[in-house]
Amino acid sequence: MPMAPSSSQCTKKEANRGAWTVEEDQKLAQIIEIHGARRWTLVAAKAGLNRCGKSCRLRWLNYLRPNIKRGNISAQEEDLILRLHKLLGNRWALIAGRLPGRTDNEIKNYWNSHLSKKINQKEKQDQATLATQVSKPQKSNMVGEINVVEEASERGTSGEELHEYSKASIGGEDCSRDGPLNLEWMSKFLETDEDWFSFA
DNA sequence: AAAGAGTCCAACCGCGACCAG
DNA sequence: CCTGGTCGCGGTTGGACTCTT
Repeated sequence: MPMAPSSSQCTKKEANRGAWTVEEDQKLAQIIEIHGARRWTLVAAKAGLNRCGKSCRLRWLNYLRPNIKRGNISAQEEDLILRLHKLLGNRWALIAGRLPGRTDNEIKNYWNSHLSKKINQKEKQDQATLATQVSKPQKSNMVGEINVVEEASERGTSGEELHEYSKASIGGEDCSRDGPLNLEWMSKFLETDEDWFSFA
């Protein structure tokens, strides 16, 4: 059922779309310096870019924002993404919040182009291994972690609830509200499963 | 050299959540 | 409460680039 578009949804036919120019970037950065990175419709209007607020927000968050790291995702970061995705699913914003300087869009793209393939390979590999070790039960922290996810999933638990649920099972603090660098929570989480994803 | 296939990533779209009036 | 405006998120697309044949 199509929703009636609101004024913020880039419906102006004459609005600029497509790649941003250097000039547009500079204008946007200037306006954000003055007005701050909020009230995006206001920012869009003040910048005089003929872009909708949404587009400005995306450009700022994914490209112009200070301290953004671009490209070269390290092995540690990749490992972290894999673990967090295992725990949180496609909650890219939440995952990005744990990787300083990385954006949800970049992580999502990286996942779709690199990691999803690795996961598929790993699953195939596991199935082949399983076929040769059918009767050997394995006990690992990973199993518990997956149980948390699966159990929550069976209960119809939402992503946020799952996050809370898994947090409780790890015994940590609420990692979603205390900033991106809660290394204590992170290390607790990572300790739960040191060798899972060692293929990565 | 050229054409087709594959990959990557910036940007767009749709929708739910939130909030002020 | 209800409504309209706005924000933020995840999914998807399109085009530029690279690789393969």
